[in-house]
Amino acid sequence: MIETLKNKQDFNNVYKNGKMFGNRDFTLRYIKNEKSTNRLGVVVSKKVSKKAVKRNKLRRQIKEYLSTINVKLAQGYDYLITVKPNSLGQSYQDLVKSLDHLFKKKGLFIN
RNA sequence: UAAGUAAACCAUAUGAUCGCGAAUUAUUUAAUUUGAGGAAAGUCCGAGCACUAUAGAGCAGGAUGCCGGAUAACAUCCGGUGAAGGUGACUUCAAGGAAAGUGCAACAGAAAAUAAACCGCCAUAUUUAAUAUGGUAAGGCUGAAACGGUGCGGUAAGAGCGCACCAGCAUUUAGGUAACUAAAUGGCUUUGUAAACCCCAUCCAGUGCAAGACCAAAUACAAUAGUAAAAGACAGUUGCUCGCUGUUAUUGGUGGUAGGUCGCUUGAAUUUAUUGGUGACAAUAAAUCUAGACAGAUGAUCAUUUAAACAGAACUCGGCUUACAGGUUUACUUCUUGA
RNA sequence: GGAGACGUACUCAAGAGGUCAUAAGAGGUCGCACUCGAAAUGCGAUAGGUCCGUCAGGAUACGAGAGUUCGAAUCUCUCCGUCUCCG
Repeated sequence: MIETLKNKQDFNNVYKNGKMFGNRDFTLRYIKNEKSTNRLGVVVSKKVSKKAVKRNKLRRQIKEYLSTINVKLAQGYDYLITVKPNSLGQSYQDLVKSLDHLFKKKGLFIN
């Protein structure tokens, strides 16, 4: 069960004050919150694709990934993942690799 | 067999493991059930539903447009009529009015809508190859379009001037609910454009669930009642005019933003059968409940020979339009090709 | 989800049925002057998309495709794209 970002204020908070890091496929923003658990958000803009089906599929795949990985992540953060057009048409395995790369690079996994 | 025409339908399957939305049950994390489309899309029409003082008067404005029917309604559908296309099955059509009026018709051409007369043709006169006057519109280039067409008669030359056939117009009769069709008679002929203004007939208040209703702390805000001030400027109300309403200060109580609940899915519903109708569709009976989120649920992995098109609900229906891999069924046509 | 607006040279744009848009105009581009050099400024000039070509010209082009009309950038319809507003 993932807790998601709900309000416009939460999103704006991450956008303005959060740390930002990206690769070719995604941009990751994150910031500490006052809670013990993580909150997650996914943004897929219309610039990625005009088709709602394709955007929905990307969002679902990322959510699937996050729900499996959430246990290993450092707790007490708001995460926001923005999708870039490059990630369109890639397989699920490629997306997983790319996302793993992001989180590893910033040392957000608990060892 | 081949080529084609029309109509209807299916269209990300099945199983296993993990995960998500909703409902129900037990009860606080378990079980069971259920969970995107034919276009959910575009938002192009028509409605339901909700709110707004749709008060009212006038002028604008918009939509539809052969006829009859269906429907809650429609720019939709069905059956006819007419025109165009195709050998044919069949397909396509914003298809009222141009003798109510106005506008426009570039260039070319003698002339572009009141008809007119450049080159011609003919007659007469003067005088020797031209001019003047009159008649005429058969022939001529142009153009998208030239004031009926073809033939014969006729004539100085010609002309619906006369006749025959054809086209168009009007009237009458017959058939049809009607659009219209057929026949007869008549005078002798009226260009095109209304997806130009317009005329005629019928219809139309606006805003869209981010509508709106209820609960409700603080601050902001709104509007209401009383009191005081102000009297012609501003704002609102339907695009405009008239008309109508409000404005500033202070006091009282009220509403109300963030948030929550509802609106939200039982409906012009779906399926089956019967009856009526050429048909769209209607009536009757029985059975069924079939997504309801709010940063917004359908995904991942493996197997099945391969898993693939266009594409994802957000108040709900009826249509239209556009996108679409592959496949199934039914009815029908044939100039031509082969058997 | 709902409501609108706009698509014309490289850019911003006029044109709103009629002699191919000589594609009006402006920016831009090029040259000269000024300057140590540049910018700004002043003066002057060119070409205007794509394809074919016998180098005379022809065809096609106003987001795309149909229709009305003798004739559409302009009128009508259907798509495509871009932008704005509504909590």
